[in-house]
Amino acid sequence: MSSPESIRVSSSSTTPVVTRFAPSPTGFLHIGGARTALFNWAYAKGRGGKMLLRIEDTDRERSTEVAVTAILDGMTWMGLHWEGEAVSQHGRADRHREIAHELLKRGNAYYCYCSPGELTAMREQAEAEKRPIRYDGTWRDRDPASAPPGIAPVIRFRSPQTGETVIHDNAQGRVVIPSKDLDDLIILRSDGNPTYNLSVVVDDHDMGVTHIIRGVDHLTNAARQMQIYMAMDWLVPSMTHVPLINGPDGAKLSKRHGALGVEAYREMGYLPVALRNYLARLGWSHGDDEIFSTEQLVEWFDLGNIGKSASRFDFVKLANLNGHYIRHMPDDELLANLLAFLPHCDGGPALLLQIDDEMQAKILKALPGLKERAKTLVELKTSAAYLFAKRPLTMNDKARALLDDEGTVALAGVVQVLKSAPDWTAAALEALVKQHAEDNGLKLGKIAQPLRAALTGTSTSPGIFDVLEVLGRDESLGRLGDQV
RNA sequence: GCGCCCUUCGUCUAUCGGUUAGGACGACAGCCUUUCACGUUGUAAAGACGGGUUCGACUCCCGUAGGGCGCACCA
Repeated sequence: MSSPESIRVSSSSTTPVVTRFAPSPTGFLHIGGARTALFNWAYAKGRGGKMLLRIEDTDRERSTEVAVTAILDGMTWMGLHWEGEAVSQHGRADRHREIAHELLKRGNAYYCYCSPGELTAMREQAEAEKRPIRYDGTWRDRDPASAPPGIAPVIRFRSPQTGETVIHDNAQGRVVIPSKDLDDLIILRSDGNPTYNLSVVVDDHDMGVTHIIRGVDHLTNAARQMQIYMAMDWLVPSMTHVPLINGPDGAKLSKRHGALGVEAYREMGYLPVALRNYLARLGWSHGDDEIFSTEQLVEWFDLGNIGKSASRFDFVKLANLNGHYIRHMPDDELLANLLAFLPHCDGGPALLLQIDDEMQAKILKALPGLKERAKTLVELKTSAAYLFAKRPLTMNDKARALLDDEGTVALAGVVQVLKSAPDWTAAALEALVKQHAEDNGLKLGKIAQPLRAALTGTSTSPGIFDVLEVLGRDESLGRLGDQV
């Protein structure tokens, strides 16, 4: 509709960056939304700006308070902080109405008296004739005086009919939408409530948003919204439409794959820092960098490096990253994460009850061995089970097999040696047991495995000497005695 | 149906006309080793297809195929 030069585009060089995350509260914070929020947050934070949060709750039928809470909780857990209070879009309806009428006054909008039934008929006919489905402009230039009585009109935006709207998108490049493909959208419903495209423009303008970063599913909306900005003679924010995230099979995310709320990822034992790292690398990159801190993300993140094509969600890679962060996290910090995680997982709350100061110290001591083997907090919790086990331990199948005749004999032999250990530390115990193995011509494995079985009830665990030390002399000897 | 967009190893991606097309996850193999892991070394693995433009195309243009998104008094 106008050449790029005539469009007033917000310039980030002079104004401080203001981004916003604007979810509609019709469900939880899903993974795509989480990434959008992450991008908005990282971009603002990296430019000394701020990210605002706006709840797009103009659809009163589908918006719920539960969803609002879930989204806020999800963002908090992700570590994405927004500036100030979350804005309720619905609460700003008066202002939206005001602008709708201003548009009317400016001649950029008009009353339309078509009933929903007529509109549906219009759509069906267009479909049957294989024509584009669009409002035909019946009331665009018609005298409102000829309006049928008793019909509450809607207000439609008077969209340009010729030319094109050009979106200069940071991710998508130059996108041209012909005006003929955009019909006159409803901006105010017959019940007097504003619709999305109007509300978004008014809110983004009023909130001083300089950069809009959202999913590509809004790309066409961007063109309509630009037309409203221009009709109001407002500055158009910088636009960035990021590609969508698909399921592992390439199809749209469904409940079967990852269309879960971030709280589900929390329950699966993923760390926020790992999720941030993973999500950042989905559709965005910084050379060959794969693992980077959130601080680095903030420093590096830029709109120009965002890709154009949709990406698939890969749980395996997320797990790898999560394992990396678990391994490299300081033990006390990891313990804090584990304790914070327990209330959110299966069997966690019950376990939490068993954790007193003494048990905490024990877990902390076992953590170096445990964290090498866990990709999620769930696995970490599971692998720590031997610490909580009550005597006599229940053996799993593999542990039972290890404690056959041969195993039990080996066990009895080493128990004698252990009983005489002067010093109950992993290093001392290891020297002792290795000497014992050598003396008896046994491979270490022949002794270590039965020990592991008797001590943990399983066939896999951290290094066996660490297990002995963590469990302590009395508990270790007790568990061993139960099996010989 | 109409419009807009996308297409590099299985996956996430680097490359911004000249590279042996790089990295990561995963896979496979070796090493390490008391189990499982970690770690480490190495191997296999990609420009959807067809035309152009160019001295030279993954990179630019056109077409084909496949995929995504949008087309509500939803957001």
